[in-house]
Amino acid sequence: MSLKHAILGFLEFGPKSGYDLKRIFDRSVSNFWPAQHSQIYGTLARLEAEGLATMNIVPQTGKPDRKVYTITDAGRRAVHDWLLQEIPSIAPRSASQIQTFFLGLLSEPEILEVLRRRAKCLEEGIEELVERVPGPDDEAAKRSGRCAELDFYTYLTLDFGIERARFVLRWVNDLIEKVERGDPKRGGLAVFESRSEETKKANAP
Amino acid sequence: MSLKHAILGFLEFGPKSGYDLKRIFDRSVSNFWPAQHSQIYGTLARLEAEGLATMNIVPQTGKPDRKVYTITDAGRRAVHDWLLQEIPSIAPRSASQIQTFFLGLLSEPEILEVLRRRAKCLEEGIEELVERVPGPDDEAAKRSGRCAELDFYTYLTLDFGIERARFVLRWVNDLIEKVERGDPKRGGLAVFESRSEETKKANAP
DNA sequence: CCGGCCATGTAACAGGTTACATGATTGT
DNA sequence: ACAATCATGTAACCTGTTACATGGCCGG
Repeated sequence: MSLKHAILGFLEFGPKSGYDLKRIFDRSVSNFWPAQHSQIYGTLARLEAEGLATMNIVPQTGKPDRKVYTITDAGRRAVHDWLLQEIPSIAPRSASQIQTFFLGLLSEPEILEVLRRRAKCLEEGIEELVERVPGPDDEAAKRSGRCAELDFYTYLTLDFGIERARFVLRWVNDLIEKVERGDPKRGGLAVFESRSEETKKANAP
Repeated sequence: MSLKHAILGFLEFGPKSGYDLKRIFDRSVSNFWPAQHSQIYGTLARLEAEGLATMNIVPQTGKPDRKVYTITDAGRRAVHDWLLQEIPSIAPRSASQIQTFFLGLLSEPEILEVLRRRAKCLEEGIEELVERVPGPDDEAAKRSGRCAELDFYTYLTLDFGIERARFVLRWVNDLIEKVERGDPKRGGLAVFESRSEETKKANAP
């Protein structure tokens, strides 16, 4: 239920419309919590129904009306409770890990191809992330509508993303070296034991 | 679509039933790709419908019949294609990161409470993971139905899980120190600019 | 004239979680 | 007597993705 709480988190800084929120998500947390506008609008309606936010329509001339949402006390309590919640720091699902697990089914050149591509993607990703961190006196960032002085926790999450990507890149490069040295001795996966005889026979030869 | 391919990956090592697969998932990849039996059975039916596996019923005495699935050539091709696919190495969503982003809404003691709890969870998680890695001559593991000689890529994913958790733990501990030193200067999130006047006013004071 | 910004939504679909449901056998 | 193992499924639900839909205004 993180989208709900992230929206409430942003509403703590002032009333916003769905459109506002979409832009804010894209400019701040889209890195580790992307959100489509379709989802935002739906969630906002639910927040209002649950009494965590109130809505009022702001008519505009020449532009469509805005529906501006304001957080309520109940909403503030909900954010607070969520922030104190224990959330696992490691995601339970990793598509690249499950791919890695089965890499042994490929030939060595194919494995190296996959891993080198991975490394390249990571390098590019890191570059992109680094570009988003404005220096202490970043005029370009100021002009482009971004901001030179980042909030401590905003900077933190950006930094974490970069350092984590670097960590993964190091690991992938180590793995490439291992594969190049011929470390992976091919052998069946060892997860298949203590099964009925028919299946054992089917797995063995 | 990773569950589908993970199942096919396991089927490459021999025909298996849904029940078999559930146990295999729990003992091997549940760490980074958990699967419920409800999902496995459904997916198996779909694999058959798509011609990626064939099913035959194995009657048993005293036990329910087994539906044993065998991978087809089309299935093998599907796994192969999937393994060559480019999969992002960093998950796009991280619940703990989005929580971190809003930590500034809490008081300092609360922030430290959250972070220290996180560190504790990570330490416990690391211990659990380490216990699962059998040493080179691990009799206990052999007796308990696990296996002492791990396949290269099986070991790899386990190792990655541990190293990544250690990396995150180090990062959390660094953050705790920063917070204790009083580094986080409180200031509004800086993501709210270039907005219509009404909203600006609402955010500013 | 066309594309982009403003601003809102709906609907279909895919993937995963939780709970409900059945029923025989085996071990404590 | 009770719980666990074996073995299969269904159904409701939640979250997120993708595509479809509308419509005025402004700049190149």
